[in-house]
Amino acid sequence: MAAASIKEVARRAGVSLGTVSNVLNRPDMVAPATRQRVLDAIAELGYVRNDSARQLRAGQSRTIAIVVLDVANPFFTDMVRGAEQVVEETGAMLIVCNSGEDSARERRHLELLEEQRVRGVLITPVGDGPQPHLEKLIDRGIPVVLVDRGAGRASRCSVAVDDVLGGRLAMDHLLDQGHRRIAYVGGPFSLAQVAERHAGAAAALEERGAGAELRVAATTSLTVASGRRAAEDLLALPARQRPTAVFCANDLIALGVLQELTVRGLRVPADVAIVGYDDIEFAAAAAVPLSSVRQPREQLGRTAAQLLLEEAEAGATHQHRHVVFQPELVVRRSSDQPRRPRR
Amino acid sequence: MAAASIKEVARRAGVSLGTVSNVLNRPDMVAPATRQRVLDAIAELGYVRNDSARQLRAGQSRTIAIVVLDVANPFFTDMVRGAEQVVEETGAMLIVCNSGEDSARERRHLELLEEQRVRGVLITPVGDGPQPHLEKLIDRGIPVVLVDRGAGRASRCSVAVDDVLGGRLAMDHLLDQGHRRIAYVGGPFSLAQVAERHAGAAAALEERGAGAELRVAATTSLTVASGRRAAEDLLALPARQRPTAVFCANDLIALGVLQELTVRGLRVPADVAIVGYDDIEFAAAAAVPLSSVRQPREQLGRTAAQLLLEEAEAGATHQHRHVVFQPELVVRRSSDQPRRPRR
DNA sequence: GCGACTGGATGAAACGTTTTAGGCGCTATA
DNA sequence: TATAGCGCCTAAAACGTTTCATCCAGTCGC
Repeated sequence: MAAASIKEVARRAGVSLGTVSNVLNRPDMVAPATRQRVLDAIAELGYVRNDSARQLRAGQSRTIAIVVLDVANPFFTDMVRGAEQVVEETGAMLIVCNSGEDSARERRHLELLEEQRVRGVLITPVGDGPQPHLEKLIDRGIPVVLVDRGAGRASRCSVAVDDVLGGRLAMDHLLDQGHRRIAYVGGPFSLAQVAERHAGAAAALEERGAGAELRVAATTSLTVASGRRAAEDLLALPARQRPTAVFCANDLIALGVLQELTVRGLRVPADVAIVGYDDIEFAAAAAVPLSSVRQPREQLGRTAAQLLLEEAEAGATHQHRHVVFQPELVVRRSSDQPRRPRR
Repeated sequence: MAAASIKEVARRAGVSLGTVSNVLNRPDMVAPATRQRVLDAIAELGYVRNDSARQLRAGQSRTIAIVVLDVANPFFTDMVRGAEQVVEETGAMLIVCNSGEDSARERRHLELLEEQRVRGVLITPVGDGPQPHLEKLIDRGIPVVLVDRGAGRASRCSVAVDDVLGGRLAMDHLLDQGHRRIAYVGGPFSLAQVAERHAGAAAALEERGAGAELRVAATTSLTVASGRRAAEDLLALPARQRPTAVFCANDLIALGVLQELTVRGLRVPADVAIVGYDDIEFAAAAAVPLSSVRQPREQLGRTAAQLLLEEAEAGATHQHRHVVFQPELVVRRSSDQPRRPRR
């Protein structure tokens, strides 16, 4: 059964093609009797509007895209749900793309989205450098909102959480607990989140961590598996160099570290304290409930979507805005054991 | 900057419009010199193909959709990643829609997807009854593959895991451990997964659980929060009626139950054993590592995508297939403590 | 009874592709 | 020298909408 077009509906209802379109789009411009005849014809034929044709004519689609670093990371899925709420209220559609922290895939997605003439793009970009493909989108007039990333760019809106502050909160807490050998586990550092959380931690240490040291254990991605590998590396250190606390760039890594340490017989927090980042739902349910830096995940998504819709609406008169949320440290058992400094 | 069209590229390169199209789609049909001129023009103008027009002409899009019950559930995101791998190899795009276990949202998504003339739909449907909107898609000639659901329908392919068997595995294990008062926590029962896992458990009990009873604690959704609420209810029972083991319809619920029990001072597995379902990554990292019925999550997605592509390719000659995977019980600490029956 | 409106419908143009039938200038064949 | 064949290109049609200018038949005010 080939899809019926507006033309056949028109023929069946005995009206012109334009009238059918009016029934669809401005129903009160057409006389009730006629309208009913058209609606009947639509029902009988099982007519479904062809969105490609509509878009072609309109020059724009009604979909908005969100490109995330990792669909399997609960932080992003919560963000997606926030964005979804807002987007769907407007009758538009949100399509979710996964870059998997891979720059080539990100580019490929953006190309496809551009071909689709999406109405706007929410994105947590992979790299932190210049972003030629994003610029291209913007040049084309497609609004882009940076999520969880890059406040301060003039050419686009952004929504972010103060990751430097988050890093500070975590580090201050660990220093308060008496830790002096601390590791930061995370990567790649090309992700600004990773770099800034580290920067915050380093700054806190610099300011008040007399005699404390921060070792970096870089990972290739922000996953549980990466966390486990990093923990292995830490365990390979001689015991007296081994950190007594670990601050992880996100909760997945923290969970990985926790798993590996536990399997290898170390106790958390007695032997090693752990602080994660994001406060995903699973952090509280972990083997040892995980301390974490909480971000307003859904709100991040909601706000981003609102900014985007606003920009798409306003067009040229739009003023780019940068919303920054404050993170908040949630202390749980994984770091809740003061340590008497003994060095 | 309005988007440049093929026409302007043609003018700039001094060729006809059809030639530009040929450069794009069958590059070797056009003389190298001309081709280069066209490519230059494309680069200079920053031309990007308009997918709506292309689709309109082709009558079909190059996107495939996957509609899941809950994007925030790691089970589904893993499935999505599997499907993604396969779909992207073909140069198509996978768009992810979230029904949130809400039938109205599911319907709305399917309508939009139909308007978009997607090439096919992978779906884990919300309800288990007749599915008029799915039928409508199929009538229209849009291939639909049921995922994690409904083997045996004649009009579509399906990929699933034997949930009845999964329920049996869990229940047999709990009976082996000596449990006699067992609860099944999950819902809504309109989800076939929920109903079948229960059916499997009930059947196992029927066959060999002399004197054992299975109490059902129904939830409204498959989330951590639902699990916590269900656990509260169980805790409200008089101690001697309280189950000594809980089989949960999925891991999120199991994690919720685990959390609530722990907070209320019960020990797992000593006081209550727990078995979950799905074996998501976080199950192993839980406060008490969670026993769970493992499903091949990514493979489910991959296989579904392959079936869909195959069907889209084959057209009318296609034979619907039903692939069923076997689940596997993974025993971890949450249920690993035999109990001497004392009733 | 006449012009000016008005509500309701029509017809055609336009959006940007892809595709198909054909045209043009060559070279190879007879 | 005519003819067929070939390589490369062009022109035009078609896909299904939406919109805009127009038209028609009543109705109202005078």
